[in-house]
Amino acid sequence: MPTTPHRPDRPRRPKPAEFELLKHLARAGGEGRPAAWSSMEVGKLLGVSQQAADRYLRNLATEGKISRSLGGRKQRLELLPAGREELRREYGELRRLFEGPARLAFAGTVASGLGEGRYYLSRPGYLVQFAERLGYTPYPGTLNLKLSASDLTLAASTKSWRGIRIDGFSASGRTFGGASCHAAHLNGRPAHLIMPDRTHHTESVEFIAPEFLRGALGVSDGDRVDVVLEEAETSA
Amino acid sequence: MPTTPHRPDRPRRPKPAEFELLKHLARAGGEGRPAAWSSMEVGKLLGVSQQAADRYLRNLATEGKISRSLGGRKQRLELLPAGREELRREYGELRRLFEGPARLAFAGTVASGLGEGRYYLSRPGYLVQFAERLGYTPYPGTLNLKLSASDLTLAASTKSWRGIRIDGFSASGRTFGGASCHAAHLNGRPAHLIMPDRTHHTESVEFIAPEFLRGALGVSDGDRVDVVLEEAETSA
DNA sequence: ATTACTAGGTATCGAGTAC
DNA sequence: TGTACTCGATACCTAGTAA
Repeated sequence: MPTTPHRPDRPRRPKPAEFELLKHLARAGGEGRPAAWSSMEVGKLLGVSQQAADRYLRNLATEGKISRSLGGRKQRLELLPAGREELRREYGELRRLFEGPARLAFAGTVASGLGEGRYYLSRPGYLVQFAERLGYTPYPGTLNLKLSASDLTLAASTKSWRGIRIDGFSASGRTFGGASCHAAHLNGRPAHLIMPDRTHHTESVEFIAPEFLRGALGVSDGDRVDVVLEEAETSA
Repeated sequence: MPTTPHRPDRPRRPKPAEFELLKHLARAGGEGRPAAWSSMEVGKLLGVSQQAADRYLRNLATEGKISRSLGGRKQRLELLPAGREELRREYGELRRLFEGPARLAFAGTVASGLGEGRYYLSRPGYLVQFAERLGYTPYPGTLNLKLSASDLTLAASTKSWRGIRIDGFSASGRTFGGASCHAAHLNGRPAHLIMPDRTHHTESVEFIAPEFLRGALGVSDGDRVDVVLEEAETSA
């Protein structure tokens, strides 16, 4: 029986050169503006041959980290969210290493959601995960806080935090997306910020807690709530 | 004539697994406190075999990025400055990507140094580098600014910046350490902050400029000077 | 128990070249 | 021009095992 060395099993860690390529794309293609580089140019950029560069490009494309349009003379290369996520994860890990867990503070005003929160929160696929990873079953409804543009950017930086993972799943013929939760204090009261993996281009953020937050905080639409977010310290 | 594929020439980019190992060591061995891991454990940590882990350890050790003492049952592993530098460089690059070039502002009070600055600045080994990389020959003396503890921490964060490298060298039987320079404005006047690779556990920072700074700024011991540091934008 | 060598396999490179 | 295939050579992995 032959030996079975090497198992290219798990998510495959990107090669240094591929990671480098992602960084180059992030620098060159600041959101929506694709770079126009031939595989030859990419090769020179990375210090590898045209063939290797081409292989990298194809691999990254099939992994959904970049998009390529091979139309004209030079292919258009664009960093996709999955690729940016790859960079952000590494960034978060290193930042945590050098700067320690981050803390964030801002304020928002209570807003009415579309009632979607209640529906999503009651899905069993989410409920079991909340119970297990947050340690409680959330009140079936989210508190919606509307944020200023700058505070929204601030909140978005939690994307590079580790967070508590809530995995997506499929049930009754449709898919429910994943999210990351972050420990939060709303006017000093413990809660969790929920950051869905797929952003809705919204101007507000949502929180869950074991209790009915509007009641516990004594707030209603338009009231101001102070938010403090703290990154989990777990490093492994 | 056989082909000559593969040239493992340049500084060798670290493998993902090796980089991961450096991160683990940075987390585990917070300065001076070595980790005690067998190659078997390291392998499990990285998801590779004991043999591969061992190879990584030996490579990193010969590159001076980690130190190993193979004394007892488990080897003691410690991250060396070169290894930390490796991590810091990657961190700086990613931070620049996500946050843009950093800017820093603080204030200090003029203090008298020990006259060492004048001695070091007059070493030819440094002078040629200053002339070439800073574009001027500094006035033979440094301006010493005493900082508060918090401002000192702030200034220390330039360690993750790119900076202008001044390399160490040996001359007349002793060694002179390297440093990184960062563009600065002192009360609006251009200068460079010098951050020696080897910290002196000092409570002040030093600046150089083409001109005699005390004179040009019209300051003397105890006067306050405002400092603005700006990270170089060069990304490649 | 460790670390580290050897053997034999896979992964991945660059050159040549088809398209 | 470009991208992407084949192929020979090398880098690198794991298993077995010596030290």
